[in-house]
Amino acid sequence: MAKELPKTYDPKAVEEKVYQEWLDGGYFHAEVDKSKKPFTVVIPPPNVTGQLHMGHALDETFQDIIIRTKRMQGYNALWIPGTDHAGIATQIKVEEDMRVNENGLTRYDLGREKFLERVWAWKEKFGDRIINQLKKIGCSCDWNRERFTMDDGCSKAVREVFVNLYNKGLIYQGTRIINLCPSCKTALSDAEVEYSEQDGHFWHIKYPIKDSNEFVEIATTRPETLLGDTAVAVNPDDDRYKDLVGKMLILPLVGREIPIIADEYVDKEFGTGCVKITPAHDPNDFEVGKRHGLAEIKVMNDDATINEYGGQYQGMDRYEARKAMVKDLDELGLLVKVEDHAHNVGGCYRCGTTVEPITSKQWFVKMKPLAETAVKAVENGETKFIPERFTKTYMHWMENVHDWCISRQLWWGHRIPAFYCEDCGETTVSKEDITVCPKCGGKVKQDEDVLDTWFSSALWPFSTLGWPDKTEDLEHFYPTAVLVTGYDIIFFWVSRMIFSGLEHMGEVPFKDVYIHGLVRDSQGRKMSKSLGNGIDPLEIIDKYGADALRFTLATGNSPGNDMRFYTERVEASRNFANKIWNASRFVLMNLSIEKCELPELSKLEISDRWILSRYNDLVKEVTENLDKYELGIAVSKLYDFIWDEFCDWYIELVKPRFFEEGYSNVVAQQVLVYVLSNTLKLLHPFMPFITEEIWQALPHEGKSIMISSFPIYDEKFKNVDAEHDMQLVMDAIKGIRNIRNEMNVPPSKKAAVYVVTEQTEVFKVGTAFFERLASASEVNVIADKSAAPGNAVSVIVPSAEILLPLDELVDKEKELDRLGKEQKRLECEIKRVEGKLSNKGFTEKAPAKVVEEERQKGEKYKEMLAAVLGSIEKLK
RNA sequence: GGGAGCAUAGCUCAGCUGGGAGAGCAUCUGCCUUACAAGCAGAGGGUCAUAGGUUCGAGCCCUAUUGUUCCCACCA
Repeated sequence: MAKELPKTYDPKAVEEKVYQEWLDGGYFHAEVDKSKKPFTVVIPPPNVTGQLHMGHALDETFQDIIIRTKRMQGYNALWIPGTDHAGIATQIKVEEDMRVNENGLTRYDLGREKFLERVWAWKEKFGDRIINQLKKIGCSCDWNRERFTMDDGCSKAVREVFVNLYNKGLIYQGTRIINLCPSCKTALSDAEVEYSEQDGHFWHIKYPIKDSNEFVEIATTRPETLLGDTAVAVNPDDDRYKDLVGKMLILPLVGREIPIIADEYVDKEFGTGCVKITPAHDPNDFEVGKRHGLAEIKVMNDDATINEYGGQYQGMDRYEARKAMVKDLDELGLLVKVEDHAHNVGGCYRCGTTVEPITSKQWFVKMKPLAETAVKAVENGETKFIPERFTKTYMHWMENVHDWCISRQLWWGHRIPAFYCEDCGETTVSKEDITVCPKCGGKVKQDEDVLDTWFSSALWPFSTLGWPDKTEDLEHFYPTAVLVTGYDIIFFWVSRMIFSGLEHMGEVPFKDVYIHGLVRDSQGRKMSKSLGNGIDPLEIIDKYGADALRFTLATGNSPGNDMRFYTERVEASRNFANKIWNASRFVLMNLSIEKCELPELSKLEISDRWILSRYNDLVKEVTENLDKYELGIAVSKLYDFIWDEFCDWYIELVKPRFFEEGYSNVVAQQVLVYVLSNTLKLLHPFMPFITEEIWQALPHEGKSIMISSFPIYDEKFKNVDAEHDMQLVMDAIKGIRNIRNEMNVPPSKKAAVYVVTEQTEVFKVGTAFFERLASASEVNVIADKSAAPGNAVSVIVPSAEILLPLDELVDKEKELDRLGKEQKRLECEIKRVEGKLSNKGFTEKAPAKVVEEERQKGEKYKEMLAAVLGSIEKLK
């Protein structure tokens, strides 16, 4: 077996096979098991027509690390996968596809029903793509439970929620200012508008005062909305305009008479102090209009062209109209000036088109009561954000949230279950489709609109478990344990899940929210299609393997912070995988044992006791880090242990035994296998494929590492003495290597080593180590320095002085110089320690342990200094 | 206008409850040593943004400043 392992790890030969074995074994599947504690994670459902990008890879990797750990720790671990129908995004995509590939065919040409057939066909075609990509990165989701936000169950949940909220008065229909995307031709919620600063203009326009030659001057950034003006407002305390309040103005270009009103909303200091009021096209003006009973004149259609209220401008696009109107105003002498003005402009989060605030009849969720309970739940700690600072972000949003516009003028989505009677005009909201008005028996027509995509995503943590039915799954697996997602969708999704869970389940949907940052490119820019700087995770997997990708994403990452991604990091990860692979090859090479078990502890050598103690520490630390979601710290500890301690030290320490006894040393084999296979278990959540492949090759019990039990800290392995003694030996070896390197002694030139020490028994145990690891030809551990050769290089290490008789290489001057430096360094250290110890504040207030440690350091340095001085003396 | 993050080695970043500054990559030196050259053994490199403060002790806590990134907000 062992000999068959190739010299470099080939992920391609392993990943697909291993994943299939997991699937065949059914290890991802979780049935309700009441004997175990549930641990549930729901995947943030990717867009059904989307492709896996690096952000998904990061998100999914974290979830998989968590769920795999919990599964191994004996929880009833369930990870529910699925996809989101992504209303606008998907519809746009299909429409675009038709436009490009079918001669500009539009959805209107097809009609609603036929168009939806197209979208479903599209969904069938591409829906599996992202799921297969998730499998490639190793996700251990329960694929039997894959869900879709528009499947029957989720749709049922959506209707149930809509009707419940409607009956409670928490969903209502009303005409209010909403954000219209003229390109997507739909209303958007506030959260779906992204503001960006753009260079615009301030147009100063004169509005003539009726029956006078005077004017008032207003300034606007959107002159085209003038068509819908129904007043001009000034501040009631503004002395400049006090006398004008109540007078009428003649609206330029339109000729309509509009009043000058006084309203606190106007800032005296800003602009001219006069504000045109367009209640139908500005949220503030809308409020002002309500206060003053002004008419709302909507001057635009749903595609932002000017409508019949726009007079001669009817039919023009809003920007065309703007141009034309500015020109006309100028010709009339009413345009005072045009200033440059940078201001925030809202854009559609899907297509980027500048949104148009406009009054429209839409469906809304009344947020206040829902937000109040959602705030309380987080305040009480029922749901915790990691890192904590996002609590504030969430709270601020919840406390200031406006009603949520949930209707969308799209076809792809959950159709709003409201039915309008053509006879009596009554609105009926119903869980079931109806054709007849329950009031008058007249014919009803269903609302044409669909719901915001996020309306169904908000229900995801319980709709996926069977709600509104009272299922066993729901009973057992809800609430979920942790939600893993990026900070960019806290408002869209996290907060809405929280109030939805509380409202419909009476309980928060998840206990923890683990928030991670964005994956950026090597220059720190957001990865985006338009920049073309995105790195395809699948290409990375293809080139370096899924484990390397996962390791890269987990390493050096702390909660909530963005990370940069570049291939050098993946190479380092790939190298690590290769390192593990080769260490395993060494272990497997001449393996004769057939069971993974340790000998009696008394049979262990010092290096065995050392590595077991270090391994045991690792178990404790990694477990603690994982519990605290410190995935980056956990994984770097694993890296250090495996590379430095296990590979660079322990394997090398074992070799003398193998070489002398022809690999038959059973104790060494047992320790190697034990530490390796248990370390693989610790690493498995991070690098599932390679750990499985190697674990299978090692002596093991059970069918798969992924369902084996996670290592547990065991006090019996803790061995302070072994750690201490081995440290002395390793320091000595490092000291010798160091000096040999400094003196350019090639490894091929072996030299005798004299270890002068009081702790002869400790160093005697390390004799073989010196030979192999420090190029020693012979090792003499002696207590009496006089027994050592005179002309030698000396290395002072803790608890020992090491003499290397390298006669021909010894340059007395250089040697004195080197020792002098060492003397100075030690004197410095001693001074520092003594300074500390003579400080009463320190000795009295610092913990006893810290003081004692300092004292010991002092002793050690003094001892070393004495040795250095002795050597100097001798040289002279 | 509010709020948050970040500022640590040439680069990218860790540093968990305050107890002598770390990793990867890059650079330099020497090694194909029977697991691994995707490797091994060494080396150099940091006033932890600045200024104060708390403390016996600060990269870490507090205050202010500078630079930078992001989020939120209806100033026309």
